[in-house]
Amino acid sequence: MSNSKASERRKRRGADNPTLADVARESGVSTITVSRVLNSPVSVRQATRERVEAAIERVGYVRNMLAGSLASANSRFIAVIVPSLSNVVFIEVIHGLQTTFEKHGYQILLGNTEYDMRREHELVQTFLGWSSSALVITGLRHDEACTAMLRRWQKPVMEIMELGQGIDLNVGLSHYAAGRCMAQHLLDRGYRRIVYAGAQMEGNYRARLRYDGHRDLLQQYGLEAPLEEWPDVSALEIGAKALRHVMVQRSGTEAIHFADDTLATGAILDANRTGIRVPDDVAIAGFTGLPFGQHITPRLTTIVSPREAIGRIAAEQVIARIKGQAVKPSVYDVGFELCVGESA
Amino acid sequence: MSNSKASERRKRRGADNPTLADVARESGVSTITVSRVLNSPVSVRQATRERVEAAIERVGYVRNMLAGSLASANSRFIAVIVPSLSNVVFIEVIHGLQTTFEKHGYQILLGNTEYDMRREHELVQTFLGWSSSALVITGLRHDEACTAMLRRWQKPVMEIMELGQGIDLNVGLSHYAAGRCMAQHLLDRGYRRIVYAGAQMEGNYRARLRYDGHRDLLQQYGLEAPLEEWPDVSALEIGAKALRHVMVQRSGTEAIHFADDTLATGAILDANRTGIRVPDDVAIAGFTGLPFGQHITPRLTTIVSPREAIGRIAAEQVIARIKGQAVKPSVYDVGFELCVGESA
DNA sequence: GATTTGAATGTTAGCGCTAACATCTGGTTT
DNA sequence: AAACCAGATGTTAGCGCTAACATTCAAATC
Repeated sequence: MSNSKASERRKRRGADNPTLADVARESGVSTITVSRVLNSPVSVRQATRERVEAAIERVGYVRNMLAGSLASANSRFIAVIVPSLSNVVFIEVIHGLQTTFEKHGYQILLGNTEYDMRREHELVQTFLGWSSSALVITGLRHDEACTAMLRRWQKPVMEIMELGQGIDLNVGLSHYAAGRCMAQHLLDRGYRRIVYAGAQMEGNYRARLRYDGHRDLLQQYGLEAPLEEWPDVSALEIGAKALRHVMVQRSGTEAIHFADDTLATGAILDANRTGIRVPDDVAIAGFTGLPFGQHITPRLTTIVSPREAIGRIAAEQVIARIKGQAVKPSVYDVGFELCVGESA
Repeated sequence: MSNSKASERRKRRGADNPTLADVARESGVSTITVSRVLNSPVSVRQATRERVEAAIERVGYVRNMLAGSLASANSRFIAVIVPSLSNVVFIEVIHGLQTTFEKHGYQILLGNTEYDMRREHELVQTFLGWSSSALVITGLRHDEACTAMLRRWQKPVMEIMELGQGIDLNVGLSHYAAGRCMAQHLLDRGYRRIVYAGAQMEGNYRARLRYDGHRDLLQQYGLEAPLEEWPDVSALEIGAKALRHVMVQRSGTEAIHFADDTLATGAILDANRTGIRVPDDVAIAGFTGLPFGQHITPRLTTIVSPREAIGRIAAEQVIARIKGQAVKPSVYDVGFELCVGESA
């Protein structure tokens, strides 16, 4: 009596939605049977299943994912951590991840570090707190405590974009090789006075790796490899600004190797406006292979990275790991492709 | 005895992570005090708080968000449902939402309908199942059952992009007015033979609303308003294809009013390649106001919609509602701006 | 010194679900 | 007919946390 009174007093469920128990009562089975209809329908006799499904419909049951995940210690969340949402590259990767994970019934938890490692560590903590089924994170370099935490974690960790042995799984490409490849192309074309120009290079060490590849090759040829950096987020204006800066401050420059296609495209479009001839006055090269570069005149010479494929392959590998198909750490090179336009 | 044996047998917690109880024991307080340190630190004496914080650090406690959310029937998740991730517009809106919600400690659950209403309904169900604190959804038109479900739901629902009284809160702009505005501009410039061209118009009824505005105005002038549709996802190639199609099949066309900037930009870039003069041979107009349009030659005449602001304002309104500051349904018009370039 | 008060902390009972084990069918085997 | 078995369903005990109510305790008031 006093018991029931107490429990009545304590009733505080917000919307008082129907629960599994309501469906169970309605269909004359136990709660676990309803749970089975939801989670592994084949293990329930068809007649029972249909009765339960009808009851679900009738009472307007919406399953409480939090309770289920708590009880099973598994949320079907995939934590995805990227450094930026302003960069189309990550959008495409996310698209690849999302499409693939969704097919398998996983929901993405998206985190944006804004190229800040402390923020990255916080996000990792939070996402582990959601009992995520796996974590996909950009790059191979993280806060030390963060790396340690992920190593201790028992679930799949996928590091993407950059190539190399990391915490667990890896899908990416060698940015060093990509930078070197483009530098080689520029040298093959006969350019010798080449400037590398990038935006936000401190945080974006993949762009720095490309520069390293570029610089090392030029040094092998006995050439200097000047670097021009802008602190801003990469944008068309910055590319335009960089072009003007180089034309004035470094006259005699034969080619500009941009850290990404947005900058390179901004430079070409600005050149078109101001009468600078590309590649005759200055050659321009990019990196990423965004569609835009192939629609402007002259077409942009760039290196195409398979962004959506990185997302798709990463997701597939994570799913295989979750299913226990592959249990060893691995490194997957998606490669890149030199795409020669008329700009360099 | 047999009790403890039974509970031992049943131990099955995956990683066996430290829990609140471990922290409580370690710091000599009760679990609820630890919970308070995490959720409302000010309600705990400083000395106690520091002791607890040290214990958290020491045992490497990571809070279990699922358990907390289940117990409080509130997840600090914001469900966000968009029709596409390939369209930069939604990326920018998401960015605005994400930045603002994150500041207030909310995590976005992102869902992509691919312009499919059944999919939208499924996503809504799932997201309600996560005890989301609010839901942000694109557009004012949904599956009937879905609308009903959201009306019953006790938490804030924000419908964005389109303008009008919907389920609860609304932030957007009048696409009808925008289409009409651009049509007026084209008429003012003296163009009379105007084609409207869009991609994926069946699912994207906001583009259709813009066409409606365009058509209605032209009809007032006694003009026809031919419509060209492509079933593909909007892309630069489709804009190029549309331009060529119109130049051949509808020669004499003076202006093309594109449903979005991507198509319009694709058309301008193709015109540059093939020697079609814009606007002399044909004028071109867009919608959205993507940065790209302002860097090409001729600059694109378009209508700028404040995408990131929509996300920011929507998030602010939802937060105000959650905090109980504003409890009435509302409609917020973010407006748009005609941006005249040289293309039309 | 007794009483009041309010801030700090504790106790209890779930949140709604699922893992693990238990039981019950009805048919098959020996 | 007893023993066996597999498939379907049920019982129980939490998952780790927080809301609601209960208690404690030191300072303030009478």
